[in-house]
Amino acid sequence: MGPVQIKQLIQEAPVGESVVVKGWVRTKRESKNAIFIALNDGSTIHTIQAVAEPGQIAEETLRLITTGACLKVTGQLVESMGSGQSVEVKIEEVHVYGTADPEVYPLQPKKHSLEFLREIAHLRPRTNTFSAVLRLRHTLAYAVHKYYNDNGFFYLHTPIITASDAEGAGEMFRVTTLDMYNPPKDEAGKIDFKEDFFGRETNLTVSGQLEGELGALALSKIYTFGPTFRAENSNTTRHLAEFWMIEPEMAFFELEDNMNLAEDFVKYVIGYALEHCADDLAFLEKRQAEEEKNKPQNERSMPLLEKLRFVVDNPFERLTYTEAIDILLKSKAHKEKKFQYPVEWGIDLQSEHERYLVEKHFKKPVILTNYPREIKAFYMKQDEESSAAPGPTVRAMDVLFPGIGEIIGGSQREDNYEKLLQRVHEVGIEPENVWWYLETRKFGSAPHSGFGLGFERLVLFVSGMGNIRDVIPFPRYPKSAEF
RNA sequence: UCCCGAAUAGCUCAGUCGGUUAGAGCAUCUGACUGUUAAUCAGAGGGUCGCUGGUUCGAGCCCAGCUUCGGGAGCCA
Repeated sequence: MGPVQIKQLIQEAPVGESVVVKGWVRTKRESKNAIFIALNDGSTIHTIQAVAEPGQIAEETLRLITTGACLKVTGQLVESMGSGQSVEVKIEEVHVYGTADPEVYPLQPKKHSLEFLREIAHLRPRTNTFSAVLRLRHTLAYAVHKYYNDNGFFYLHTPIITASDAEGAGEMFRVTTLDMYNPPKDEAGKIDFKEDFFGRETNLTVSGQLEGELGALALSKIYTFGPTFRAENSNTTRHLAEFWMIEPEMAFFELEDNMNLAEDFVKYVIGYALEHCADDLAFLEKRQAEEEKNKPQNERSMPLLEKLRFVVDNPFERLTYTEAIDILLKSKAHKEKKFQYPVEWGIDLQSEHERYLVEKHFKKPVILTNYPREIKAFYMKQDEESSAAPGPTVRAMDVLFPGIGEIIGGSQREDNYEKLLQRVHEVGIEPENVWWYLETRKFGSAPHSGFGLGFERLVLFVSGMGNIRDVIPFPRYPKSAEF
């Protein structure tokens, strides 16, 4: 199908055959007896070398072959006389599809900063780093679908436009067709959303979970994998305004089953990437080491592949929120007052606390469970009174990763109608807005669980990149929606 | 949104105490050399010092505001 890709050409290496290669020039080197062109088509991190004899390519064509130009090269695949590659294309004919004037083409054969590349997001997929990240991102996405498909889950498409703000997961982007300069008003002088497209206020989704539960309470095991939007003014290396989230939801799963699934799932997709993205991961490992070579020894991260294998090979540490607070209270950091935020039962754990547990104390991924009810969402299943915890708790679980923080947040869901309704009232949600959600607890309710995994945070972790804006092709964040 | 820092050549950065014509490396161009590997060597071109205002005889440098970027925090996935 279509022209042969460079990845395939290098793998199969059909020496002696006539081949056609299409790709973008990474570098061109001229010497007395030969002209070398390194071509890349994005199918692999590797380039294929095309070689011509001097004079063989017309002078006016040769001038157009510069870094970034797009070429079609026809020739014979031969064993290379040089040492850097095993095969190369002996050029018979070159056609220039598109030129790239080196005076103005921003990508030149030199190191560019990630910040600069972010400003030219339309061209950065042509760099080694970004093409590697994008291939890895694809592979992880594919592994997600494969994992769930192979395990009896159904891919459920939950709505992107939603009228519910039930979860309270954050500020939302409004969706409207009203004239912003002259909106219709009701008798009280307020904007009359009855005139709007859907006849009510609508927003972009902050989570597919509530609809996901509806699916799970019919198909038993579903997952969603789609775009999610948060209008929070978050300016960090871990947040985006538009990101992709994976949300499995399972009937007849209790908290323990939920944890088992989360751990098995994450390990599977990372293992899949290790197996299928070896070249790109090796490159990304080198990139990270290069970037961190000026850092002091103790601040450098573990080599990427070692880190990933460690995660795949070792069980995650599981403990309750109450036990975690205990560890924090007994820690040297707490006793020496190194924590900026004080520790006591009932607080929402801060980044510094999570980091301490994951990076200092356990040195591995951690699953925290049974959080205080007051700091978690209304839909989480309430625990029976427990003597171990000083207050009411819910069957929540957060998976914490080194360097990333919370990569997964989930829970067993409250399946008791009365208890759920009570929580709805307590947190100030209008029951009529979520009547459909509540009805699932009225008709054939079942124990069920689920979680959400931020896809970009996963890609961030597996790629070893430092900023979430560099693991999505066209990032959206405050003050930035170009491209 | 809060705290800290930054903005100087296409890119990465230096620029002393406020003082005459603002520098380097890489990239680009020209030449030399070479089965080369982000080749090497020599030379050349390339600047609205983020924007607006202020202080001063004089501002890349000091002050204020704004913009954008980076790091950390919060919100979270």
